[in-house]
Formats: sequence, structure tokens, C-alpha cells
Amino acid sequence: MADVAQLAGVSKMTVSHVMNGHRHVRPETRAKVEAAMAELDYRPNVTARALRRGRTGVLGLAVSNINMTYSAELARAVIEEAAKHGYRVAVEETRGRPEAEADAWLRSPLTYDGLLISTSALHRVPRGTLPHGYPVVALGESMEDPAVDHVAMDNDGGLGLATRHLLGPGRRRVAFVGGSLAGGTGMVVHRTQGYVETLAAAGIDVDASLVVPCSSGLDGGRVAAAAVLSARADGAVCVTDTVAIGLLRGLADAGVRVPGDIPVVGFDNVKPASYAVPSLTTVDPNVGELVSAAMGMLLERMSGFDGPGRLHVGRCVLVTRESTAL
Amino acid sequence: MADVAQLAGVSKMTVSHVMNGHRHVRPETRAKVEAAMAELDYRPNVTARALRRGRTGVLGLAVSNINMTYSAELARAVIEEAAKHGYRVAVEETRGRPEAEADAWLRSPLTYDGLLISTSALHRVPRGTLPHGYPVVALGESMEDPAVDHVAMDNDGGLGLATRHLLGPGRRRVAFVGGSLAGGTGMVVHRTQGYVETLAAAGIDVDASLVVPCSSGLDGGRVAAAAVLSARADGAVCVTDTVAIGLLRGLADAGVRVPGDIPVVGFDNVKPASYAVPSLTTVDPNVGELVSAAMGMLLERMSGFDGPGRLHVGRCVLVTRESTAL
DNA sequence: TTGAAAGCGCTAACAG
DNA sequence: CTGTTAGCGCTTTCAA
Repeated sequence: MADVAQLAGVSKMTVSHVMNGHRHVRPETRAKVEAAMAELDYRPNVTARALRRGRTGVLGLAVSNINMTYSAELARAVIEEAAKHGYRVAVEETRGRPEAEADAWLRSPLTYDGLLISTSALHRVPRGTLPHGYPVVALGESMEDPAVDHVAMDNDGGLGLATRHLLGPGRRRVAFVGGSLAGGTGMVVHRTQGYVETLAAAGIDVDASLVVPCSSGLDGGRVAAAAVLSARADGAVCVTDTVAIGLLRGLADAGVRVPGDIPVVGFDNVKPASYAVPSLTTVDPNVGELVSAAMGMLLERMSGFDGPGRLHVGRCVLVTRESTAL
Repeated sequence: MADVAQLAGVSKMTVSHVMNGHRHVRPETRAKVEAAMAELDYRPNVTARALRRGRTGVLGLAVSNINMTYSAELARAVIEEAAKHGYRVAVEETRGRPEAEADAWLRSPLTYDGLLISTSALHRVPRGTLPHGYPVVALGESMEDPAVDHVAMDNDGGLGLATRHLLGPGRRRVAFVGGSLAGGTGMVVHRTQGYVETLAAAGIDVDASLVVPCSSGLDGGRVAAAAVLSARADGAVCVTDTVAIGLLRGLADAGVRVPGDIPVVGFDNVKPASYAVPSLTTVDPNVGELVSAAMGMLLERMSGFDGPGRLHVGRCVLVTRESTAL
């Protein structure tokens, strides 16, 4: 920058103002500066700028698994919402690893003006580890840290919608694929709870063999098909669309027809759900609305709001498609 | 940091060394410093550190569309490869707008120690706009900027594999879905070229109605189904797996059986391809190998290599599955 | 084993 | 309309 200033015969300040348009510069001066910048192929050092300004214009988004469709769609929504407010977004992946990893990640983020975290392992992060006094909003499951703003979907209620949709005339053996009666991520716990409560309300005892745990990817659902069949399920609710799409594949492997033999419901209303064969009935958590709520909270934190953590819970809607069309 | 130093009764330097382990500190001194850091909930300012050190330990990855499965899987591969070398990765989305790609490239320079760009619109960025002398590797299609390292897949050859796989006894009307005879992104141009060349080698004239342009998402493929059918195609190669999965859905809508009526092939060997119903035959570009080549080049650039741009082209392999099992 | 000084590249605040 | 001064928070260099 000093070189540019010297070549243009002005001070560094003038160069700075030409770059930022922060004040009026005489056209000839501006032209000289711009010529010098071009001549020297000058590029501002954004690190120095950030240090001086105290802000970067970039928000961070932490997701546990960047190639899960849900994360990717969430990222897209966050990027669009942030752009409306003039911010860029950088996405980082935490791999959903517990304490150590999340903690290490959380110690470093001061490059970002604010941070959105959507990670499944966060419920295991010791309370107080999160950087209070630094703008953070947790997206997704509760971390049980009351000092941090949370935006959650209504996992419990959403899974209730899905389960009730399947429970019907003569159908009482609805499986829950990807659920767990023995704990797990916050998301799994809450969705399992929704399943259990809904069965209870319908007067059905939970048959543990119908709660089929599985890994969170496509593969988890595919593998789970065997257990679903051997439990003689007459319907299947899945913990996520990804698991559901895997299950569709697993059922196809076994020659089972969907919805004819077993209707299937997912959760998340991710785009591929409507392109699956058969297209997937699912629970739409309204991510756009969640993201805009989260962004609102984050911006408030960034402009100095320092109150206690708040909680926003979205509302879910059932979207019916072929996989439950009987 | 000054506060910590004062509370611990030492100089800022000692605090710095306790943090970084750069030199020996007497255990009692270290303990005092650590106590002070905990007491004050001290968090180092990574921006200041980066400014002083001249490096951040973070690499940038620019993708045009973060919720395309391919981008997400690429990101995952890059993150893992970078981790092997001690780097974190931040992913940014450019939405395929040339300005945004140039922007990520031009403005991020000193935030990231190096930058990988997976481009679709970059071929439209004016040559010379790009910051030479800053570590950059382009992943994917050529930008025709010979000063920049490129790592590309063999789009042309890969599409040849796919097309030849379908051309066979009595099958001469193989469509190319998502292709374009009129230009487009570098990727589309190269894959179309592979299609055209392969037909030529088989002595078949290109029927323009069999080259069906479409948007790049699932929807593009779904919508394209109608054109494929009305062109009386007897097989379909798709520009990407995503388009292919959309096409499967579109054909299912029309009651057309795959592979019975029309076998389908994709490109990218993205994970959902093997979970589609029917599972999708596709071209595997070997992303892992491409990423490791790109990372190698990037690390060389980061350690000062300043030679002319290099080109690495990977090799593709056909993976056959149900969608072409006759 | 510890400290003091200098400065990374930039911009806010105050002149002129 | 333009320049000067000071300093963001940290680490490198040199000195003790």
C-alpha cells in the first residue's frame, strides 16, 4: 500500500479511501491511485484490514458432516440469508466429533464476525465451553447451554405427524428406523421421543424390535431394511430422509414394494426426497424460516445484544407423496 | 493478552510462548499463565496472529454450488486431504457467478494460505484478473489460464466410456442429457465432445434432438425425460449423476422402465448413485486421486514454487450397476 | 529462562 | 479534498 501511495504521489490514506470509497477523492487523484494499483498489481491484505476494522464481513457455519444433504441445504439457506445482510459465509466441517474436536474448533473462530453451529456432537460439549460474549447461535438440537441462543425444529412434534400418518386402520406395527431407545444425538433422542409419545397416545406399546438404530447415511437405511422386515413392520418412519432413501433401496433389494407392502416416511424434506422412486413422504421442518430466525438472533448478538440465551422452535408440516400413497 | 500477562505477573511474550509452546517456560510460570488465561477466559485473536505470522493454517475451497452432491463430496475429500497436512478448510459458495468466483479468488488471498477453486463459470473470468503469485489450484474444468495449475478429470474420455457402454447391438439412438452442442460450462463442453466423438467413431451421425440440454439439478433431469422419450432414444447418458437421478424419476413418472426400456448412465459416481432405484451405472472420475494431486500442487505453490501452470488429468473408470443391466 | 522493542498492513480520528 | 498520527493484538528479533 505504501508502494502504491508513493508511485501515485499521495499518502496511504488516499489509497485507502480510493479503495473503500469512504470519502471524496478528486478524480485525477483517484485515477493516479488506480493506475498505480493496477501497475503494481496491488491487492489489499484482508487480514490487516480485519484486524484494524475489528470485523471481517464473514460469518462461520459449522456443520458436522458437509456431505449430508441436509447440511448442504442448510448451508445454502444460510448463505442466502447472510447475503441479504451483506455477509459472506464460510462453511467448516466438524465431523461431529465429540468434545475435543468441537472444543478445538470453537476456540479458534474469532476470524468470523459471528458463528452458526449445527452439529450433532454439540450436546456433549461441556457447558461453558462455548465462547460467550462472542456472537453464536446454535442451529438444530439443544446443547443444553442456556446462555446460547438456540433455533430448533420441533423434532418431537414432527415425528408425531409422521407416525400418526402411518398409524391407521389395521396398521399398528410402525417401525422407527434410525431411532434409539438408548440415547444418541439430541436429534435422535427428540425424534424417538416423538415416536414413543405418539404410539402411547394411540394406545400402542412400544415394541423395541421396531426401533431400529442405524448409522446416519444412506447406508444405514439400506442395512436397516433387514431388521425392519424381520420385525414384521407394516410401515416405517425414518429419522431422516437420507436414511429413508437408503431404506427404499434396501427394501427394493429385498423385493418389497413401497408403499404397497410397507409405506415409508422420512424427515427433513430434503430435495432428493421428492425425486426418489417412489417419491418420499416426509416432514418439512421449514429450514428457511429457522435460518432466518437464527440469522436474526445472530445479527442481534453481533450488534451487541448480550441478554440470556433464547430459544426459537419452528413448526413442522407433513408433505405426502408416493411412498405413503395407498 | 496484556491483561493475562499482567494478571500472571509476566510479559506478553511469556504468555505467547505458553500458548504456542515455542520455547521452554518454567512450570510454575506456565501454571500462573494458564491460570490467568482461564480466569480471564482469554481467547487469542487469530486475526492478529495471522497478520503477524503471515499464515492462517486455513485453505479455501470455492465451489459453485454447495448443495450439489458432487461439490459436497469434493469438499469432504478436500477437507480430509488438507487435514493430513495440518490445514483446516473453509468452503465458500460462488453460485457459479464469475464475479463471485473472481471475488473469492481476489479478495480472500491473505485470509487463506491457499485456494482451491472448483469452477463452472471461471472460464468466463477475464484472463489476468487472477492473482498470480498467490497459491491457487483450479479443480475441474479448464479456465484457459495457462499460469494457473489445473487438475481436471478426463471428461471427454469418461463420457466416451459411458456412451460406448450403451452403444451396442441394435442400440444407436443414445441420448445425451444435459449436454449442449452450443457451448456452456467447460465441463458440459468437454463431456459433449466425448459424446460426439464416440458416436463419430462408431459411425453414427449426431442427431441434435438426442442432445437434450437441461439445468444441472435433479429437476433438470426429470424435466428432460419428456424430450428423451419424444426423441425416441433407446438409451441415455447423462452429464452428471444428479441429472441422471432426476431422469430416473422423470422416466418413472412416464411409466418407462429402466433399464428395460431405456438404460441410463450417469457421471461422477456420487454416493446416491449406488442407492438410486435402480442403482445407477456411472463414470467414476476418481475424485480422491484428483484431490490429492491438487493438494500436492497447492502445497508446492504454498512453499514458494513459482513455475508456470501445470495440468494434471485424471483417469475415469466405468462402474456398472442395475440401470444398464440388461 | 524471561523481557523490551519493533512492526505485520491497514484504517479511525483528528488535523489542515 | 488530503495528510499525520496512532494503534488493532500478536510474534519475531534482539538483549538480558
